[in-house]
Amino acid sequence: MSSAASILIAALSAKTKLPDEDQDALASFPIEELEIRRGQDIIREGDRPTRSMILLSGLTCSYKTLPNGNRQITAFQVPGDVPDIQSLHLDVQDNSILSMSDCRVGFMRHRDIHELCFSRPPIAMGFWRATLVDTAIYREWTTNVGQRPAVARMAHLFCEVLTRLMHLGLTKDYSCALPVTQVDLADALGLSVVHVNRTLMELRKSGSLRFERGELTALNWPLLARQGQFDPSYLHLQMDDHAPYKLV
Amino acid sequence: MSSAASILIAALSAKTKLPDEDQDALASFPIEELEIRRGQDIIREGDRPTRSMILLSGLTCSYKTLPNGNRQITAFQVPGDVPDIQSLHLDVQDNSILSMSDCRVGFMRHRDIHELCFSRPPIAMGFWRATLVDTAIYREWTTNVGQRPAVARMAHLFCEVLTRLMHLGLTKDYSCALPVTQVDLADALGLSVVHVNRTLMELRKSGSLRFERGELTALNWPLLARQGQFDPSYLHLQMDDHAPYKLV
DNA sequence: CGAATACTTGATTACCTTCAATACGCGTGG
DNA sequence: CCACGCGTATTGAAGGTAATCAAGTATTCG
Repeated sequence: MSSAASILIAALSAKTKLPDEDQDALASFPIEELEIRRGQDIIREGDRPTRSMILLSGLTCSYKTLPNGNRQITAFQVPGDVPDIQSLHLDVQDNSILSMSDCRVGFMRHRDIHELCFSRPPIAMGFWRATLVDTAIYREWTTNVGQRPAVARMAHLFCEVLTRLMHLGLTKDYSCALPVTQVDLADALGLSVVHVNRTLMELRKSGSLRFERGELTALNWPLLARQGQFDPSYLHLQMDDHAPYKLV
Repeated sequence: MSSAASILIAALSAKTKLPDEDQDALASFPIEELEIRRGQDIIREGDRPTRSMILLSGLTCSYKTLPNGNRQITAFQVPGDVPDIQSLHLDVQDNSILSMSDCRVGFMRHRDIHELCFSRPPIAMGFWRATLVDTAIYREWTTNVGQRPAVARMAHLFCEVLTRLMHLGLTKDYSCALPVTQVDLADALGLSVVHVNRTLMELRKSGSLRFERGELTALNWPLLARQGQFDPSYLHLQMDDHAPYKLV
């Protein structure tokens, strides 16, 4: 089985293990794999895609651009995420997807996904569930940007990314790759670059984290979580790991 | 057919008309209807619901509460919306639903929805599509709160609500019921009440709207849309109304 | 090694918050 | 009927967080 297929299966099995026959169907599901370099718009606002992508490795973000040129990053994607699954149902793309690092992505034709979902309800439910988790994350982002002051806001974002990557086995000692610039952080947090810089310094000074050259380390996780008022329940991660899934 | 059923059918038919047999299945779908008074928490963060609700009439909002007591309203719901459909897939509720007016709501058992979705893929796809539209709205909210100054932010919110209600035929001459206090607006926009008050006055003075006693009127829609940088495409409304749907 | 990109720092400004006080509307009960 | 309480709206003043403007330093990379 291709690694793309196993990542897809894992992503759709989050809650309950898929029946074997559905896993088999996914194992032979046509996915076109592609390497994408850092800094590429994989999908653009206004597009009318005929395929959806699944992130296989690396980091991407989705963002919206305002008339005045401002940019809001609305989410980060980690391996297993299907950031533009919406295009399966909604004709024109309302946001763009950008690679923050060199990435491996898989493309799945809408026609194929449609067929699969109609013939295999558990798979449709799996996709649907995944989008509902995304929605929960969006709610938290709105809350984060709307209610928390800069320090807490940034700490919260770091906690989220670290937790999601940890769940995938992509961290080591509370440390993970986070190839984003301070400009990116500013656009994700709704702050200016200058203020992001000062906020970062404050967090560093507090001893809760290290962040340099695209590497994030939580030096004091409890402190960082407190600073960000971080409660991971909105991520709806399954801790009972019936099928412990580590990405290759 | 009950009015609840027809609202549900309309909500799931947004993109493509459902096959007759699926409509029939929905027509006889068990929905328990309930009247709910203004200011009630219909669902609470932390709940583990066994049913999902569909709003039949009135206005509700979903919100999250922070440890310090702050509240962020993350969305408003209009008739036809199913704000806690996520509970079908995610065990514990990560947000609360509050009635902003007297409401009529319908409750659908998860078990029934599950069964329906497994036996009738087009219905599952309809539900799924609806959640993807919600997600698109969340993205826009994050952007709104993260990037736009107070005046634009508020104007944008008003445009969204007015547009959604207009699409349901619940407006008259650019005017609609919007039974929210300035405190509610503050919590939705991530602003203080005082500043909401001043921002409102500014909008009023500009002549773009009237807002009093829970009634919103766009006196100058083009101006209001400009003030809010409002582009309705993220709402993914179908304008081609194959089945023009007005709620009773 | 030079240009571009990313980061850092200082000074000034402004948007928005907080605190405080007043006014208004409405339902309840004396 | 009026007093009272409570939620809502309004206004003034002061303060703070974060934006903007500006300049300089590191880093990366071709």
